Amino acid sequence: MPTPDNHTETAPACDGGGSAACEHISRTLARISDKWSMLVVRMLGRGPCRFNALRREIGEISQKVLASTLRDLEEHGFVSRTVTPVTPPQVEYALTDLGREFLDPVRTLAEWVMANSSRMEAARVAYAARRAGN
Amino acid sequence: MPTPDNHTETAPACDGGGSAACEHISRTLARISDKWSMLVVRMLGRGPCRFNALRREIGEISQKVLASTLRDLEEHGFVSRTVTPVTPPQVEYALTDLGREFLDPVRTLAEWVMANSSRMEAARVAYAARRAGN
DNA sequence: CAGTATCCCCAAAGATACTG
DNA sequence: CAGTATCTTTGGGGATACTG
Repeated sequence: MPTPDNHTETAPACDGGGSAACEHISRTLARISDKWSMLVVRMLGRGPCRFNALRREIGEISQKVLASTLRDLEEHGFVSRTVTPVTPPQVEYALTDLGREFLDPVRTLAEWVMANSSRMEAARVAYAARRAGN
Repeated sequence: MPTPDNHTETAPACDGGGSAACEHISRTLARISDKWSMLVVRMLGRGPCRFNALRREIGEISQKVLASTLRDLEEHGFVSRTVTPVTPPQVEYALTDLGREFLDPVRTLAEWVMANSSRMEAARVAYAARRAGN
């Protein structure tokens, strides 16, 4: 990152925020748009779930990656982790209020994507044709 | 990708879509949440811009990465590329209608992020404390 | 000016093994 | 069960050089 923290900027909001905001938003988007987070949040949206249950439902994720995905989501306050000290250990993951509220704007975006997927697909096809043609 | 395409699913929409939709949305989010796309879209939101002007404004991006970022955005129909065959060559990039409309839901999400950044920061601090304490 | 072509590097994904 | 530790692999980001 270069000269970041452009906090003094006036933030024209022509795009959803100033450049500092832009970085912040980009980071938040990155958090949910990595390979697994959406899927995990989706599973947890159905209700609390334990580590291996989650892993089984997702199917092909490695322990390491699921663990780090959950850690990231927990760090950002979207997911809670509750340990019940029994044997064998039991750990329940669930969406927090913040995580659940976060689903609102995500749903808005999701709806836009679904509504406009044909336009995006058309653009993709047109682009491919343009490339092939050239 | 493993056994994906759970197309037969009933899509409870508890999270913004079914699992096929989830993949689709995740991919779209990924497109704008990579290291540079938001910044590029932000610049173009202010008006059309040429390659090197864009590069200068962003500052520390490499040619290769800016080119591929623009190609991706063009492929997805968010950005248009207009070549004026003069010497030296002149290429103008601009947001398409689709790109501009896309900013709406993104702005919604951006506003949520800004409104809740303190909660997220608090979660981050609490998480760090928990880790340090343990 | 606006790129493509090449090579390098590193962070993150993945596989595997081990532990409280 | 729920992870961490370790090793390997991969591909995106970056620097540099070249071209229409």
